[in-house]
Amino acid sequence: MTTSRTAQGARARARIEVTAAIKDEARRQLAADGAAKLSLRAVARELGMVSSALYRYFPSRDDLLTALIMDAYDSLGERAEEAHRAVADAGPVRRWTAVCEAVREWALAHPHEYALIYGSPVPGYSAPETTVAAAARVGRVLIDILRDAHREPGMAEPPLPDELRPEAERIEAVLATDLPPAVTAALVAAWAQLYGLVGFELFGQFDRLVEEREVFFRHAAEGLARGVGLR
Amino acid sequence: MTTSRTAQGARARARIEVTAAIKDEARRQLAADGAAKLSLRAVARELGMVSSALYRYFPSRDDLLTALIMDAYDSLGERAEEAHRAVADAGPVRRWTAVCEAVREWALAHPHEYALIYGSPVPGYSAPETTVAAAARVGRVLIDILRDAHREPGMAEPPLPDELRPEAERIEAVLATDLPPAVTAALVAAWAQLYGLVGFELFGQFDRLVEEREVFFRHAAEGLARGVGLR
DNA sequence: GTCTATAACGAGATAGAC
DNA sequence: GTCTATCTCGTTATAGAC
Repeated sequence: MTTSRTAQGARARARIEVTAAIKDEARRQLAADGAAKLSLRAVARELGMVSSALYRYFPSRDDLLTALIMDAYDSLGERAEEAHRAVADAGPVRRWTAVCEAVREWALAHPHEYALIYGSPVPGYSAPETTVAAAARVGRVLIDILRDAHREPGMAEPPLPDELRPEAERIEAVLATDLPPAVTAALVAAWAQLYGLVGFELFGQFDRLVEEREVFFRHAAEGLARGVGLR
Repeated sequence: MTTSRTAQGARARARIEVTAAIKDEARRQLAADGAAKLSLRAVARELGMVSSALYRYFPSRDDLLTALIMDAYDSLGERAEEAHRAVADAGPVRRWTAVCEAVREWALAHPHEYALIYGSPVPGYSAPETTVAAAARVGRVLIDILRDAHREPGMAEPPLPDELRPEAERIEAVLATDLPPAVTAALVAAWAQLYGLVGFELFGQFDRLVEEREVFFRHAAEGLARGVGLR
């Protein structure tokens, strides 16, 4: 207690630094070979450590993957919140598209991390519950926009057939959006559709087909905004 | 030439059989370990062949991957066409959703093949031009539906801002849809969004969130139909 | 207590000699 | 086509430095 304020601080700092170095190197390898081939040994080798030393920082390869996933969700969420803050005074459609565009831009800037969180699952890896909360961060921003818009007049309510109502109410309860179930259900669908647009561009499905991708995407995002009732 | 009519036939038949066996085993390994770890050696081992023998059928790992991708596109396309034929006399919205549902069902039945063609790219593999045509097969079905609907009155034209018009015209020219550029552009966006919905369900993003997935999906597909102008 | 290094395990891939 | 020697991997046990 008496001696160790700084010593503890130094140790903690070193630990944080090494942890960050491991994740950085792991991200580099992710980009080069994909998540399936991420190897603790290769990371250790590149860092001049021995592989067993890594286990002080990450108890297993899967834990390292989990950390990378959490970081990716966080980084994306932060970018979305930032983009939203920058247009906080604009109308709801503009705020919506700004967040969608931020998601797209983050994905284009971090394609391998995007693939890690929204691409095909990594064989043999199963994400723990803890990633779910991190994943919701972008969603919260979109919910906020809809909630604000819903307080004002002029927002349309998306259609909700009877057969979907119970499910929509359940989803609303899970997300606690404080929005009409029809809007919440439409939001979840729009959310998935947004990632379809981003994924198609990122994974090459638009090659030789869509060239003006930014304007194409913005227009599609506006369509999604209409789909959730924004005007 | 003189002796070999039947012998050639037998040889050709054997070749087809072995090729099919190789692809089947490769698909099994795809499901188990993912495309990144697909190994010609492992396939050969499982078939009781020696790895060098495989090269008589597929000159490289990438060629085997390409064959699997082509098969997957074909299988999906066939399923979509089949589903469309079954409701050929129905209204355009019903035909549209039937094809969308067929895509979803195929994806749920063949998750690893879906991941292969619409998931994250396989590191180190780049698809040859030849896969593009196969990929378009589902798209052609959707285009047919829109073209039929467009011949009748009552189809709405999606909005098309001026800044998107040149791109929409270009896309129309590439796909040769014989549809208004606004419809073609909306179709491409809807297409990407459809795969967002399917991918989210398949890759676990709907876990603990959406439970009645079939009805949820059908409703979203109807929304996509509205987006391209179908009524 | 915290870390790193050595060594080893069982499993699998790989290269080359034969 | 086969065999073997040599790699890789994730992971653990152990010992010793700070």
